[in-house]
Amino acid sequence: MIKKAEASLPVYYRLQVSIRNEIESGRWKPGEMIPTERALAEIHAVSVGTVKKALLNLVFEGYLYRVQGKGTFVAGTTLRRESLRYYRLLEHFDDVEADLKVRFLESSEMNCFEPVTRYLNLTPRQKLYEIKRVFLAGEKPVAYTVSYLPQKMFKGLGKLPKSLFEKVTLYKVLEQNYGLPTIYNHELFQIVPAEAEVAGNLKIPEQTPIFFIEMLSFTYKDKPYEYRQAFCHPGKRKLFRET
Amino acid sequence: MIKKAEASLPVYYRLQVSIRNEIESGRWKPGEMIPTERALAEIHAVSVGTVKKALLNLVFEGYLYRVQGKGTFVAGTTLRRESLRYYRLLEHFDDVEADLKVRFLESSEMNCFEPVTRYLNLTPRQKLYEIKRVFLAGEKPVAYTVSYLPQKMFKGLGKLPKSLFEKVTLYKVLEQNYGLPTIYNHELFQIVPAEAEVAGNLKIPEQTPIFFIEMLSFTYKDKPYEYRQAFCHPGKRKLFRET
DNA sequence: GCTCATTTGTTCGTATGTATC
DNA sequence: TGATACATACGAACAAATGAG
Repeated sequence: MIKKAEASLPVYYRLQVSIRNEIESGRWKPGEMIPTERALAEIHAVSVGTVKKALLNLVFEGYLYRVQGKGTFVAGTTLRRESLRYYRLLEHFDDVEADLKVRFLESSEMNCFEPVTRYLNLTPRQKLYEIKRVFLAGEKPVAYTVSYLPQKMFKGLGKLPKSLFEKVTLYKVLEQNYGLPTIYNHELFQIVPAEAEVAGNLKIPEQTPIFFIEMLSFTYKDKPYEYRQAFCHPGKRKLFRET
Repeated sequence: MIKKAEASLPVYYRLQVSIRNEIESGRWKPGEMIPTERALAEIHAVSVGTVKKALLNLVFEGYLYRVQGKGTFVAGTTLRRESLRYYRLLEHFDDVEADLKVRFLESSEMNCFEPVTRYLNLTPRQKLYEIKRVFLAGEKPVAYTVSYLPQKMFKGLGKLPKSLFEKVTLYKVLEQNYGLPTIYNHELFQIVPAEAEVAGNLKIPEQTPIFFIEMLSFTYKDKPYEYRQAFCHPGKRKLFRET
């Protein structure tokens, strides 16, 4: 028996939720094609127009993209740039963007610790991958980042070639190897003095005040999957954001 | 004669652009109702479905909102919170939001200066309003802001009651008194030592490293209308952002 | 380069449901 | 209650892009 509240929801909306759940459950990976409008209409016994409305809403929501003549596909990471790349480096509002290179430093396995355990919803016994990277503008290091990912979700991450991490963004690596797109993230900004490890990697004097940005990235179902600490010293340039 | 490129665009899209232009030209103010679907369909000699598609796209773009049984209305400012309020203050990701009070310090008229002239697309002879405010978390000042607005666009702004600026956000004041919604803004982050004026208003020692955030706000047609300098010292708390 | 089957995009029309005042 | 306005749902026809042969 169907509850009244459910029964009264529009058909297109129930279809939309149903397809969204299938995507979130991993039935299709990012980039894969889902059934055609006509097929979905027949399967669910509704009109093509109703299917189209459900699919277009999922496009708006960022779950799908459609290509005329080809089909409807599962979308990947919705963030337009990667985290620290998303913060463009400018001198003025009308300056041109500086582009960044990534240097992979090291990856290792370690035990969970607070506050990562809490942020990533882990048990204290689970293991973490730790990934350290430096971002360079020209030759100058502008950011040093340390990422923590649950080992359970990303088995074999430590065995991927280091060069991969310098060619594409971390988000792309995770999406293509584990089918997990990044939907949104949270950030906390602070100003802190550079400690020895950070100052060394950024090639600045110790105790220099720098940006300390904690970042928490989420995938489907609001599941957090990465906690990152970024230490940023943009030099003459400034961090740019668009709202 | 209609150009080929124009003629080949979909009907709903041309209608969408046409209505958007009318909104941007100020034909209807935020909150006002626009003609009904049926009326628009007759005026433009298209089907109701086509009108609906154009209107729903404008809803998605943030120009309109619709209420079943009432009508379609021009939307106001699209930013969910005001600038520095948009940066919530938290201690941890799972902390609760601190709420801010605004204290209006002073407003005055002044001549244009660089880089404001350039950022706001003004001529050097135009005048500016300068508005200084302090944001308080509890009793502690956490941000000191100085806004610059072109006098030409906001005639009589200096004569509005000061209390108004402490009750509603600056964006609301501008929207309700001048019909100008805020569509998006740009920000540049820096770390600077607090100078005397800033340190005094934030009640911190001079030379303390603080956030210096330059902000440029835009309304319709990508027209910049406010340049703001925000000096922020969140204390124990951190600046929070959601992407 | 062309044709054809497939798939999405556009546009029309109609009927009915639901919220507002 | 009735008039108005938006929302849902169906169906049909044609346009436009894609890819395979």
